[in-house]
Amino acid sequence: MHTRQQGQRRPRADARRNYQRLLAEADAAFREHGTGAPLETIARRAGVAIGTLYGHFPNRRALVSSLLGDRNDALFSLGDRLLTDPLPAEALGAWMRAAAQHAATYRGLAAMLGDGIGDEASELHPACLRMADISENLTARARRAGAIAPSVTGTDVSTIISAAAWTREQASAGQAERLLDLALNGLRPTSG
Amino acid sequence: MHTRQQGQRRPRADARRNYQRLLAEADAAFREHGTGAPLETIARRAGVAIGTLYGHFPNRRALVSSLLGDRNDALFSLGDRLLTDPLPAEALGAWMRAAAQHAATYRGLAAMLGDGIGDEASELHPACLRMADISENLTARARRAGAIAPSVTGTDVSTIISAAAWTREQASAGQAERLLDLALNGLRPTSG
DNA sequence: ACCTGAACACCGTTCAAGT
DNA sequence: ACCTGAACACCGTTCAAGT
Repeated sequence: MHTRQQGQRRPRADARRNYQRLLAEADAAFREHGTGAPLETIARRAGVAIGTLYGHFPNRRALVSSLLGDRNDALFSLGDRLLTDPLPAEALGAWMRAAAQHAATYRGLAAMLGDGIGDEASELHPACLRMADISENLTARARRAGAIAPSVTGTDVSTIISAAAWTREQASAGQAERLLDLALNGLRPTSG
Repeated sequence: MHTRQQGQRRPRADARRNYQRLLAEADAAFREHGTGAPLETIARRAGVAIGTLYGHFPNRRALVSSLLGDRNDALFSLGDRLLTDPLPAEALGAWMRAAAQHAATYRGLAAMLGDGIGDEASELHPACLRMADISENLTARARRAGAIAPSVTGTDVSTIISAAAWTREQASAGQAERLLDLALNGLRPTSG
């Protein structure tokens, strides 16, 4: 849960309400039209002027990032739990499925997260790093256990996750599953 | 090569020149800024008014489609040749690499081609169908030869091509190669 | 037959003025 | 401290008027 940090005063009641309404409308709009949905519409549906939206969220990425907050926490704690899973190969597979589904929450999100890895100024950057870190750790463990080929890197796993997320947005969840299954199969040792 | 069909008269000299200039500037702009590059800029650089661009190409897809013309022909003829290649597995791999590279000619093209498959009204639809058809045939041949698992479909192969193309645009050619290698490895028989 | 470019629609973003 | 909404910038697309 995202609680307020010390030293920050409680915002005015109307500001808090507007913030929550904006998040709710943004979630609905992004779900329906992708992360490129018009911000003007979101503001209007939330009952505020466009300037109020910009007052709370300096840009589209900040809005997406706030929306992903709790969802990120859940994903990361799943990742941490999987790191102690007794079956490294299965843990890696479960992580890749969960991360791909997460990165496909909204149409357009996979591309935004892909950009966020290389852009330190992006509001999405920290979450991208965290995902990459978990991928790296789970990959290293599976590699040590001999469950995947020695040549497989954490970057390879991150690439597969992003590609599967994009496939999910672009084509279907079924095709994303197929891509994941085939790639997971391809990660295994023996002439990998 | 795209020659004029019978019954169509030769266009006016200035129209032909404008058409060629627009294609050249569009290619440069799409290479640099992706398929979303401003059409106004393309028209200005070609030395014509925006209306002239729309006179030649009713929309962005038509422009992209014309740009891909010769490139498509080369890809399809490669596909036809590979269908008689003595090594079905290698032929499939070569096709997937070539198709993925083609679909990543411009940033944003992978998504446009992905949309083009399901949209009969798209100017890109015929080329998408042709690519899917070649994928299907090469997959069937590799399957008959026992080079890939019996469960692998032409759609799976198309999905991998699209995902690799997007990875190439989004991340790097190297990561796209990795995705292709891993997926190709995953296509092979034995618990596939 | 083809070209021009003003006109309109739409969206992102800022900021002076209000409360 | 926060909100409003006019203002500006930018781009896609159309079409009446020109040659």
